[in-house]
Amino acid sequence: MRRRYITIKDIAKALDISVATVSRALRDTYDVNSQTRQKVLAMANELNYKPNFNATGLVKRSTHNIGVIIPAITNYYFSTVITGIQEVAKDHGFNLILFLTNDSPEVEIKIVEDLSVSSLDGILACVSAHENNYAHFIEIIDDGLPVVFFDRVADNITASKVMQDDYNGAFAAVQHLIDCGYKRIAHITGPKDLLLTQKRLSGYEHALKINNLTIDPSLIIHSGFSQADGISDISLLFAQNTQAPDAIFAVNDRKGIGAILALKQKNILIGKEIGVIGFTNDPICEIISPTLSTVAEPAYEIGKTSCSLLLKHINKAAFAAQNVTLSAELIVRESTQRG
Amino acid sequence: MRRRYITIKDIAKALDISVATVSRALRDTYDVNSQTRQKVLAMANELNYKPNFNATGLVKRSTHNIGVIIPAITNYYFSTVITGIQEVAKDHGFNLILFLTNDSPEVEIKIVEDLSVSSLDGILACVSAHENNYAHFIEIIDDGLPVVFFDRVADNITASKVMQDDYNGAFAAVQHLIDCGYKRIAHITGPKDLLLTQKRLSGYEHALKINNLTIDPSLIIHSGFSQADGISDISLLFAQNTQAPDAIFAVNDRKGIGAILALKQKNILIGKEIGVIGFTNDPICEIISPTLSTVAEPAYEIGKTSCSLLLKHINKAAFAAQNVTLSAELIVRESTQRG
DNA sequence: AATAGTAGCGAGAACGTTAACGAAAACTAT
DNA sequence: ATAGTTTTCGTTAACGTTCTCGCTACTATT
Repeated sequence: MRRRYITIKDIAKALDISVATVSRALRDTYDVNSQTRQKVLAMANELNYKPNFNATGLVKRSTHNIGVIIPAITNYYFSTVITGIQEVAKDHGFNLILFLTNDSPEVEIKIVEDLSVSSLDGILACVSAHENNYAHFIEIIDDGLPVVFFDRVADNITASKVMQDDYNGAFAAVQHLIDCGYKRIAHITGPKDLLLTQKRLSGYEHALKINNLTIDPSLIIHSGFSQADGISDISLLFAQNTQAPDAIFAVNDRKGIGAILALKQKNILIGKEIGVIGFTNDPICEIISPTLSTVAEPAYEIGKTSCSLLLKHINKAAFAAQNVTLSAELIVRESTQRG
Repeated sequence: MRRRYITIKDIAKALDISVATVSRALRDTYDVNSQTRQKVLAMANELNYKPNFNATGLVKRSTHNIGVIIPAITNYYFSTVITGIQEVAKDHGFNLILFLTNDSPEVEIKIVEDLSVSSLDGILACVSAHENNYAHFIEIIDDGLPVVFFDRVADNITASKVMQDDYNGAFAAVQHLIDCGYKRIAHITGPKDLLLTQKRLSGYEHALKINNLTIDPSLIIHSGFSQADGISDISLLFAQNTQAPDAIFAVNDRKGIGAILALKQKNILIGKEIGVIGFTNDPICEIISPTLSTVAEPAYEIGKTSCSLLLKHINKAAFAAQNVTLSAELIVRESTQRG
């Protein structure tokens, strides 16, 4: 059986004072004589006292836990975001409780509905594609639980959102392809109902328009976010087009990698015959050959700002929802070099 | 301000019965009439009642949280292990609280010492290299908190441990290199005081011995686990050896990748001139060119069994510490092909 | 008919902490 | 010396559960 932990009662008894005084001394606020505070602190240290979060949580109606709901952590972007989140959470004495949806809307809904909301002070969420059915989130938000969305956000929920600059990032990527001389540029992207997808798509379309290139719907493929999706998108693209594309803008690096792998299989020279650019700046971009041009997302920063934003919501109930966009930067590598 | 949550008092009041009965009905145990239980359940559902974990945790002296202490999550192995952990934790109604040590002993010690042990039912840990100074863990174990170590474990702590079969995996890797005709095999590995390092090293040494190859200490390099460490290990290896190695056994794939990158830089033909093999089976093995031979670790399984083991400790105080070794499998790819 | 047993429920304490209130002690100003 | 302030502390009631008793009203047994 677990040993009983030291409580403030033990400290109080040892010092022959009341628990209230101990509590006050420990919290270093309120009116308490500095000498007695010293004694309390010393005794707490001696007994190796650790506060009981269940008890404080009960009375203060707050735990120091924030929930992170995320599709997966086995990829660079998500794990880096979480690292950023963890960094600021730790600095403020908050714990991270991890929930993995496995990119399944059903799992996500179940997680959110089963959530024992009373054990969380707030939530950081990166949603799965749902065809705009986010009732489960709206419910907990209405309950008053602070929620901040990041990366994949739903466009019809009023809550704080943190995203990279998807529109301008996509625009820069496509403009770069055009500058390199590519003309028939395909876009392999994610589910339609995510804001991220929409913004990158509109960045893509705008870049084409401004350069007087036509937007060909048969060059736009919506599917999932995985490397395998990238591979199958390429098959589709070459199957359904009489005139093959000469460049691929992938919604993320994993799909870009998939595209490169598929194109290599077809013995198409990447760079020279077909340009490929991704989005994220996964370290794998520098390992694959040819190295993959991309748009760097500030994943770590996104994690940090999402968490700080959430903490503001937690601390001030009236803190207004806020949209933050972090800039993304074009990184040119071999996969878009003609030479 | 947060809306007040529904409690069992509300259910009791609505049904005009006592809280004790509601509590019993909800827990579906104890003596309670099946009709009143139905009524309670119906009302709980109607009011959307969610139990308050702080309250139950207080009285039962247990939260449903397990802590995961891990160096980082931005790599395939760790994130996959966590995915496995999360899977079984979720199935048993446990939450995961994530702590990242950033591979720093100081950070790890601080995390463990600051741990509000009362808010955790158990801990899953993958330690940093410490030169056998694990007092911080020993203390919480002595306090009665169940701890299960995985992957990187300390050899002088008595607690349950879950590892891949490092010895046989390493042996298989080196035997494979020898079978391919490589003769001067270097080993670039991790910190000396980790059991993992020691076991892989002894697998390496044993394979050499059995094949009548001499163990050359100048071919064994201890450093960190990162890709950058792999790169610098190669420089070291070529700088300090008059007779260069003709094969590299890397303690993990990231160092293997680093080695490949460094060797490519030197224009040394991988496979033909020098064989390279890693350990992990990171998906990146199939993306890099040449593809990297490796020993596949059952990362997901390690996560799952670690967590199940921890749950057994949590549920039965007297459950004896146990060592579990999961087998690892040789995977041959291009980086060890002579042809 | 008397007793024992059992099913079903309620009262109240406990878990460890904080917060509202108030009281004693010490100090200040008159 | 007296009244008024502060400073410092203790009492007590919460927070939402569970758990130990014990009570009532049946049913079964003799």
